[in-house]
Amino acid sequence: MPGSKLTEEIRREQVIGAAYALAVRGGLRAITIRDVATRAGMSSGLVLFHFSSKEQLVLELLDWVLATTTTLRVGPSIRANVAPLDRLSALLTQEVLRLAVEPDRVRVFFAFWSAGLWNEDIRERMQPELDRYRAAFHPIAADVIAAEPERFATATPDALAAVAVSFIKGCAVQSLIEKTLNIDDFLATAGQLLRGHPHALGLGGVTAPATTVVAPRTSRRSTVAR
Amino acid sequence: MPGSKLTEEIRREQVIGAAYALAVRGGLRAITIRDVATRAGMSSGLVLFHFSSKEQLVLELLDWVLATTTTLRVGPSIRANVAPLDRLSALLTQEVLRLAVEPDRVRVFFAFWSAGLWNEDIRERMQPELDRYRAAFHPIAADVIAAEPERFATATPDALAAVAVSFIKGCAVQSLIEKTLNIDDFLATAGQLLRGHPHALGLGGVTAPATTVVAPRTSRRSTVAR
DNA sequence: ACGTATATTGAACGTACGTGCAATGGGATG
DNA sequence: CATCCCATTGCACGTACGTTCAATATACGT
Repeated sequence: MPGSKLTEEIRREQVIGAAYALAVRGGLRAITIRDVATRAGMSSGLVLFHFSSKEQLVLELLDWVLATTTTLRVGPSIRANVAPLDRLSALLTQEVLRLAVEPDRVRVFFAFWSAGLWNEDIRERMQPELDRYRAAFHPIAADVIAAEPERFATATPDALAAVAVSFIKGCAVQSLIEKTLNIDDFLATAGQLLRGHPHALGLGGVTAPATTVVAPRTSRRSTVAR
Repeated sequence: MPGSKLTEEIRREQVIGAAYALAVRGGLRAITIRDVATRAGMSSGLVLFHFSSKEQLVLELLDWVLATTTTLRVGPSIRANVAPLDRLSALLTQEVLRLAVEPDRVRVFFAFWSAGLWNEDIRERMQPELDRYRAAFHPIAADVIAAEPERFATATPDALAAVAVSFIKGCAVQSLIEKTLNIDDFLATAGQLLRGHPHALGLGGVTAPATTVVAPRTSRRSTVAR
């Protein structure tokens, strides 16, 4: 007794949504055709009718997760900072806070990342996205290096971007397991590390105080004020 | 037709070694009782005779991996650096290079880390080890903060240690998938970031980098230097 | 109203896995 | 040499999973 027919797009969204919900609750291991079908409110056969195989379903879920996780948005509140260091610091703050707000999505993302260590299909889909994410830091990284040529004598924009991404990923990796991590202190320390010696920046540039670190979207006073 | 008898210790080492080899090749998913038995040169029943269940076997493999991965060793070549920043920089360099030298072990470590996101038993075993690893950075972090009180106005040793660990983990996460990452440039940039001012002494030297890793028992730890 | 295409169902098949267990044989003990 | 302990074997059971497929209901064209 088949149920009512629906468009393919709706069915695919239902399946992806159910698979994501299962992955959030139990990781990629919890994604089974039967459980996906039950949660999506359809039969197991219908799942494989719209997705040719389970592997294909998982890969399309990965595409969906990547599209909403590894895209770096450099908004006007970031560009508003005049000093390059402030822009980079604000960007790091935005990304770290974003990861803290969406722990479920980050967990699933790292589940795919771990699976990609041995699954070539997953790795091939993640690598260009990660490269794009890192490359999005290039402009600001280049500005930071250009602003302090003596300090960053041998640094390249690519290396500085890699360091920035390392901070973000490392913070995510830690915060997902170690609940004791204080993200506010973490960000404050990273910002002081980034700015370097306070007196060394004396020439020319008006180094803005720490309060110019801009948090994304919501009121920045409440998130940074201490 | 049973084979020759061996001591329990030898059997357990054979099983753990086989399980580790399988995990290196195919992740935790590749650890099956049958494959472990085949690779260890024994029957499947014997594996469960020495390890009460597969879960127990995986947990003991985790203990073995943790004992050889998350142990921070602050050797004399690190302490030789007089400036606190040089000590921290040398320590970061040592750890990043160590991860680069042992990609297999790091891969398996992150496979467990990912599994720990949903498996409480794994998480409970990893968390204290990660806390210990981070705490091992405390003394040097405190020295760094004390050396530049103006720069690190609100920073705490715990937060700076967390940033240092983030740096290491983030580098590991990136280098495991993105083969294009240049670790030398990465370390150089991070060192310049860490120092803040352009008083170049070169990179904080590790005269004997990547010291031999000896598996210590978890009961004995000489890493906490004060 | 009829027929065709197709979305949908649920059972069935093969496989892989963890685990239990009776049988077996080697080695220590007397 | 006889006896007992237990390490060791490999088969069998139950389960869970991905996938296939014939049957069936639904939507749409004519």
